[in-house]
This record gives sequence, C-alpha cells and structure tokens, in this order.
Amino acid sequence: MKGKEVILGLLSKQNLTGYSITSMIQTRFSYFFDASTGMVYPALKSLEKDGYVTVEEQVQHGKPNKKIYQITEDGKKYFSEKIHENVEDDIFKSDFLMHMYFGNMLEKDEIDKLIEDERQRIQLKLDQLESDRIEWKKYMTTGQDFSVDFGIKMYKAQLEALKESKTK
Amino acid sequence: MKGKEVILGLLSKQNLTGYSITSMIQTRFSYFFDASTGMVYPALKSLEKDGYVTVEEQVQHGKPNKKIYQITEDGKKYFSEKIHENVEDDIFKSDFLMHMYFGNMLEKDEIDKLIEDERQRIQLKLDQLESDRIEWKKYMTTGQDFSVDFGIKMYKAQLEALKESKTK
DNA sequence: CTTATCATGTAAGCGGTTACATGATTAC
DNA sequence: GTAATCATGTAACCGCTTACATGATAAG
Repeated sequence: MKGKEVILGLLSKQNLTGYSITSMIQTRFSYFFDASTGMVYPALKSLEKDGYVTVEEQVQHGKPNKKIYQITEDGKKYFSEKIHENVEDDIFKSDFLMHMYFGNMLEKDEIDKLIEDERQRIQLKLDQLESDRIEWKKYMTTGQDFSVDFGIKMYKAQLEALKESKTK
Repeated sequence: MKGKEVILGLLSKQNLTGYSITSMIQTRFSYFFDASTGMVYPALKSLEKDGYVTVEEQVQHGKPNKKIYQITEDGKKYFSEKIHENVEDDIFKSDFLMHMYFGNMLEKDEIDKLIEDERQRIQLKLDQLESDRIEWKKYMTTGQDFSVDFGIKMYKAQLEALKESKTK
C-alpha cells in the first residue's frame, strides 16, 4: 500500500487534517510505515481530485486554517478494494547489517560501537512503542493490538541478537 | 547506503559482472537489501564515469559479452569513507501489518488467511536463508556470519509472533 | 519441450525524500 | 527565553521499480 491508500485507511475511521495524519503515521505506524509532510499534503490534494475525499476549512487565528478531510463513498469503496487485494512483501532495509557485512574493513572497536549504537536505537524505539501501547490499550482493535505486539516482538528479537554477539 | 555504494563494497573483494552483482545482492543480501537490473547496470555506468570502477570486456558467443568490473583506488577510498560514516536507520515496511491494522474491515477467515500466507512467505525465506548459510559457512567472515544470524533470528521471531496469534 | 541460467541493457515514471518557508501559542 | 506543538504548503530531485527487448545454452 502506498501513502495515499494509508491516508484513506485513517480517514475511514475519522476526519483528520494533514497535520494529524502525518503525526498519526509517525507514531501509530512508526514500526512499519513512515510519512513526511512532503508526501501527505500532495497526497491529500490528489485524493481530493480523485473524488476520494472532501475538505472543510476551519478558520483559525495565528495558525493556517485547519483543513479537515472526510472520506467519500468512492474513497471508502476504493480503500475496501485495496484492503482485499494481495499483501505485498515486507521490506527490511538495514544499513546496520550492511556495515556488519563489510565489517572486515573496520577495527574491532568500531564494530563494537556499531552494535552498541544499534542496540541503543532499537531500545529507544522499543521503549517508545511499549509506552505508547499502554496509552493506546483502551481503544485498540484486535488487529491493532496484534500489530503493536508484532512490532514489540521484532524489536526484542533484534535486541537479543545484538546482545548475544556481545558475549562472544 | 545506496545501490552504488553496495556495488562498490562487493567489488572491493572481487571483480564482478553486472549480472553477478545483481544475483549476489538478491541472494546474500536478500534479508536486508534488494537489487534489480534496472538499478545495477545504470549504477555501474555511473561508477565508471566517476572513476570508481574500470571495465574489461570478455568476448562470448551466444551471449552478450561479459563486462567484468574492477574497483579503482579512488573507488576503494570512496567506499572506505562511506563505511566509516554514520549508519542510517533501519527501514521496515510491512504491508502485512498495515492489513492487520485495518483488520476490522475484514472477515475472520480473511484475517486467518492473511496470517497463514505471511507465515508461509516468511517460512520460505527462513528455509532459503538457512540452507544458504550452510553453503556459505566455509567462506564467511565474522561480520557476514553475524548478519546471517541476525536475519535468521528476525525471521524466527516473526514466525513466533504469527504462531502465537493463532492459538488465540 | 520447458524452465532456469547467463548476460546485456533502456526508458518511463513512480513514489517518495529533503529542504525550505512561515509563524502564533503553549509549556517548562 | 527556548523548545515543542500546531498547521499549512512547495519544489527540486533522487533512487529505484517496472516493464520491456534479446537470445543462446544447459539441465531436467
């Protein structure tokens, strides 16, 4: 699924602004998808042109007016089609593993630092996700709960793999 | 690291053709990087223009001539710089988790199929990687071994997470 | 007799990223 | 007084994917 479709998915539950869509993707989907304003705003414009969403503007002072997007019937239909289509392969891209693979060109202390840094990065993400999960718990559907669980387990497995290497 | 840099990394150990580079990335890096001919051939051309690689053509009959690429001193230097630079964040993109997240729009048997399909996809990748590992074992450096191990552990953790959901 | 392997490439275009621009308000 | 949050967007460009084109040889 591409950005446009993910946005439709979020809008199928509630009306949202470009800003809130961006931050929702960056928090709720942090462990399996990403977004930037440079993607979201043009995507919303394009979705509007497609007839999949409509906008209502809310006047504000001190800030740009809020543009609240709603999904249309066509939009719902389109998203429903997409969610029933075949799942695309997961993508894992790791610059860390690339560095490790070519580790014979590095000194031992550099490799140790590589591993320690990666451990810290993942620990941070895990901590964040676990604390988010507590906050989200009350409102989560089964599928959402499954996703978070999956994410946490992946992070933990990665930490384990990193720790084991240290004892060697 | 981008495609061009990864190619330089491979060339720093041995001379290779575009074809063999493509297939090496697709097998040895299968679990953390990907390549296509549409990326590799233009990248090699560009690396040549940069002065990071040189080519030697080997005449063949029945097939296009083999173009064997060697890394230059400049190329080695450039790759060495890149490998000492900061590691970029890992990227995990999962269309499967996206589907699960929006699972409330699906029937129970569709979700079961989603999970079972994902389980099979990952099991296939795990089997492939484990059998590859046996074949590679003799020639692997510590870092390469670490990478493969990491990959296998990730796949196993994902399988575990999928199996647990089934008992519920 | 069909599939996999070897071997080269191109061209269009997608789906983003990165960096920039603007600025009030609130919380610490 | 500094940082985070809210809130909009644009423009250039990147890096890659997808699909196509060609075709002999070997293996099963």
